[in-house]
Amino acid sequence: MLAIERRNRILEILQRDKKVVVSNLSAMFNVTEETIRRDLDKLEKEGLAKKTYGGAILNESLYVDLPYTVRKKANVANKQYIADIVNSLVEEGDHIMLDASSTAVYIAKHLKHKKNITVITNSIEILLELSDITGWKVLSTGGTLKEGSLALVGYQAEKMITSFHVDKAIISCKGVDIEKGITDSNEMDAHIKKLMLNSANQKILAVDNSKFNKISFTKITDLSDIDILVTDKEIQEQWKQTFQSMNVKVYDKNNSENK
Amino acid sequence: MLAIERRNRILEILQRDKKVVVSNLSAMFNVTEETIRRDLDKLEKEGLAKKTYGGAILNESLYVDLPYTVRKKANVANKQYIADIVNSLVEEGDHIMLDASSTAVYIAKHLKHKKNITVITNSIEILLELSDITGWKVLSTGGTLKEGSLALVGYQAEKMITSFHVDKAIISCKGVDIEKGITDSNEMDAHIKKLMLNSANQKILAVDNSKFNKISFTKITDLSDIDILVTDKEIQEQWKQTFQSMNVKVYDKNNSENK
DNA sequence: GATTCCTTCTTTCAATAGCAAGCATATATT
DNA sequence: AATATATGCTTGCTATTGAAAGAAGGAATC
Repeated sequence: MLAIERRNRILEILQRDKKVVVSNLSAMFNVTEETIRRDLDKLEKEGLAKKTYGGAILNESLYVDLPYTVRKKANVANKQYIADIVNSLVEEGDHIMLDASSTAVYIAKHLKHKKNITVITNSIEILLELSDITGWKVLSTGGTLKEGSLALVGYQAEKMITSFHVDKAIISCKGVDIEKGITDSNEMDAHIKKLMLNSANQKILAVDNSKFNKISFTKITDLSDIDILVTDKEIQEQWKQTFQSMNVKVYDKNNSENK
Repeated sequence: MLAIERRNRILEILQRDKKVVVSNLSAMFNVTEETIRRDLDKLEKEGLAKKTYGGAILNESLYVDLPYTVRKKANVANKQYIADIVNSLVEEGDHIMLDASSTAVYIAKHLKHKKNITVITNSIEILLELSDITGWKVLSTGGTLKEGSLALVGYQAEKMITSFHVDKAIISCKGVDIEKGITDSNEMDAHIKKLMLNSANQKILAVDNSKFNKISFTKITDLSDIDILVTDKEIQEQWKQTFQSMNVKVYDKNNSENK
């Protein structure tokens, strides 16, 4: 049995019973308790379980209440990978902006063990994720709730973003194209992202590989406008050269110093 | 059974019965009384229980904010009742403000079948609740996420609130007292609520009966400042007269036209 | 209000179970 | 073959529990 399979099975049991016991799982899967504990460590890092003496209980954060469309996640593994790299780029004490993308939610999750971070975001989901943290400063942009989403947009949000300046802005997008640059499906979101980039010293684009060579509806900014690109697979030679010529530092599968 | 499960169960019983007895719990969970006492110690350290000779009582302190998960479960039926009355007071097309209280969450839930409402709130939970609605305008105040809560507070939130004027502000509180007026456990929350009242034509206070004759830490405003009081039980004669003299309209168990 | 008796509480100790970390080995992945 | 990942084992440490003994609280009686 593969490790991943086992962890998935453990998660199923955890969701069914709301708790698991290390000794039981150890007997069930014929592995040592250490292995089980490491599994639970992983589940805890992903925010799904809460370890306790003797086992773990289901972490029913506030996610149970989230609409189905929000809970449904694509490319989780890739986003975790990206989040991990971004995590290594953020330093304790940093002031950062995070957009309302699902990638940014994973980034927020991964950053939680760091101390003393200031976050500005227009994502309700990220606020939720960070609602149990202590010692951080978490700011919401405010604004209008975009229908069918958990993103805040509009005048109030824009005003708030432009009135701050941070170390790093970390955003995601729908499409990355050499000619058309960085694009998104929605004008309001795109505008917010553009303003976040403008308000940061370091502009970080975090996108999974599926977004390359795609063009979406509205332009956020040019490729040359960003400072750092983080992605999950090794990018093609053509892209490497493009980014090099634009002075964009790339962290991809073969070129991320955190592993 | 894991220790944490036992403590969670004890907390649930405590919530339901408002008190627990060491000897009962000891028999119920098949552990020694010492273990139960240690559990109660922990709950007391977390500020959830108050140990007494022979057991413990629920800590419903007016000065401490209970963890969100706990607060959410308290007095649900009463809050539903209140939400239903408030629902009858709000008209389609209204612009309203809702504070970050658990009562307001129920009110938002009940309002959802109405059309064309504009809501301004500093509650993340209400934003979540309203994220799947169409045809409304939902505005977030923005601001700083208050630690351990789902409320936005601070300068940004205050500025946003004062820059709007609405038909109705609907707020809740921790204490209602004839002399000391309307009070809350937290200065930042209280300030937000005060500003919401100032920005509304009609000021509605929605509180369950347990809040009467209680004084909490910091004052929101005077009783005479509100226009409408909504509660779940019939209020005492003394209170009736008080409100009448202050020109506050009361909707309580016997005097709510929606039933 | 003091005395007595019984219950409950606190403190301390010991036993057990569980845990983290480091290292060595095995098993995938590339 | 090289590298990364997963697993098991050992060691020393920590959390949880129960038992015991003395302190303190509460109630009944004088």
